[in-house]
Amino acid sequence: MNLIHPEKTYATGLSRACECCPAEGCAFHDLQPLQAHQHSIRLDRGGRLESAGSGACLQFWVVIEGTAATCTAFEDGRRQIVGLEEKGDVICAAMAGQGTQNWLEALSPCEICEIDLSPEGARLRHDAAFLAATFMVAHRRLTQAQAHISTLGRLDSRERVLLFLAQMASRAGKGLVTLHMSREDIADYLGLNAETVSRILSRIKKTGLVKFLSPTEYVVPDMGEIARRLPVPIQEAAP
Amino acid sequence: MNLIHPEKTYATGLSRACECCPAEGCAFHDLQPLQAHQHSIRLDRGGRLESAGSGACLQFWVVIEGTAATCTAFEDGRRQIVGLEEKGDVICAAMAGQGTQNWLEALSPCEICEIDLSPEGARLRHDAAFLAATFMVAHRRLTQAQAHISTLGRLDSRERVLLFLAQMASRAGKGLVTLHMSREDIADYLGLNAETVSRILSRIKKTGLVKFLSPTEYVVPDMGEIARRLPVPIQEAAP
DNA sequence: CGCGGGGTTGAAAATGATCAAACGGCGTGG
DNA sequence: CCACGCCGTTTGATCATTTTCAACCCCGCG
Repeated sequence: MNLIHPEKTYATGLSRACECCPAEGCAFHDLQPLQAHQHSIRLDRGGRLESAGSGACLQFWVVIEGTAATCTAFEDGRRQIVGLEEKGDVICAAMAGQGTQNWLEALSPCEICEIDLSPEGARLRHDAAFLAATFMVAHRRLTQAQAHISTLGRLDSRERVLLFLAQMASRAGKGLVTLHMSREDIADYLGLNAETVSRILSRIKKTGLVKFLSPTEYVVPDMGEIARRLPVPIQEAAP
Repeated sequence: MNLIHPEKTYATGLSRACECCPAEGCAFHDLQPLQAHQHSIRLDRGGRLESAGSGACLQFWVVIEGTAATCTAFEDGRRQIVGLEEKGDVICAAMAGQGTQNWLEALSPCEICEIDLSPEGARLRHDAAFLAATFMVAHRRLTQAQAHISTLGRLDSRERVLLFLAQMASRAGKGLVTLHMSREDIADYLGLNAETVSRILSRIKKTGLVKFLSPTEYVVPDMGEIARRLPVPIQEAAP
């Protein structure tokens, strides 16, 4: 597991103003003129964003490029990745908060669009379109979080890794999937440890369900074959 | 684990109209005249509500009395309790859906207030107060779900059970806590099995951290002592 | 009184974590 | 250009935890 050490220094973002987030999936894309409140942030692997969050949930991060993760850590350093974030995903910056540490972390070099709408707060509280959009963001994340709870609670390690590979493949869209994250990241996402993940990947490799071209690239010859070995649908991305 | 058998019959709710949900915590309490769309449902232990959910999230259940659970099940019958619901909790009926089975289940005899706002859908889509209220419901659940993910992913069985006992105590408010659920329900909530839960409860009993008066009643002499043994805050119910 | 549904406990088996060693790619510096 | 060292990965051996299977207890109820 990736133990978090408070004394370790984390890369800080380098900012520049951006016109408008080019991500297709962005929930705010069609919304009001938000440009004034946006700016782009670049993060190297390991770089973090923490929310100054007031709790009102008026600050957002949109992943433009790269793979990031919403993380939590316990006092003793255990890390859990709560959600994986890729191009187009919107993160409400005022997350779980409250004691447990919480942040967005780049698993690969990332470009993030930060939108801070606090100044517009008073107006937006009465803006139905904005509220509907943020509701959909939260609702979608909730759906995913609940599925993840089932995964962590009731699937064994083989099933978790298989589901993970299938979901990443289905999300990638194309045949060749590239994982922009380490074994440890996968482990922290699946509630396992890095060695276990590696071991199970080897086992899966042998079955031929997944063909690895390199440690981070693979192809799924037959998605149905994987689906048949899982007790859950490989549900993904119904916006 | 509680295996779900499709052929088993489940208690169906008995309905009667109700004036207005008396739950204090109800997010819709101060809202518009919803009475027309409410009705009360009684469920015996094991009784279920399934959503006809369109996905628009206009149907809600509010727990008036008793302990219920939002559940999912896999094809092979494994059950996971995604959230525990008690007096005042609001469940958006159009939940995870999508393949995996999903329902609200009474763990003890329950009274549930069902609110179906589909007929008002067109109006409510532009009602800022309503949207803000539903957003808060979803946001709050999301926060809890993320904490639960960390619990399932990174706490061992002793920690999970201890956290569970502490949270139930903190939620109960008073000194004597009564669990309105079986060991198996606890197990399905914590991603363990019933025997493990029982074993660990026995171990905790011996430490004196928790005093059991009966299998379902206990007292926490010193909450701080439990908190000190957990790597996470016993966060609870900050509306 | 017997039955059945929790609950508890024990022994054995399976699963996953931990510790340790070795490998491979890659960037840096000699 | 090569050697070195670092980091992430893989694999093995061992250990700890959790599950499984089974027996038994307690209690309420027909």
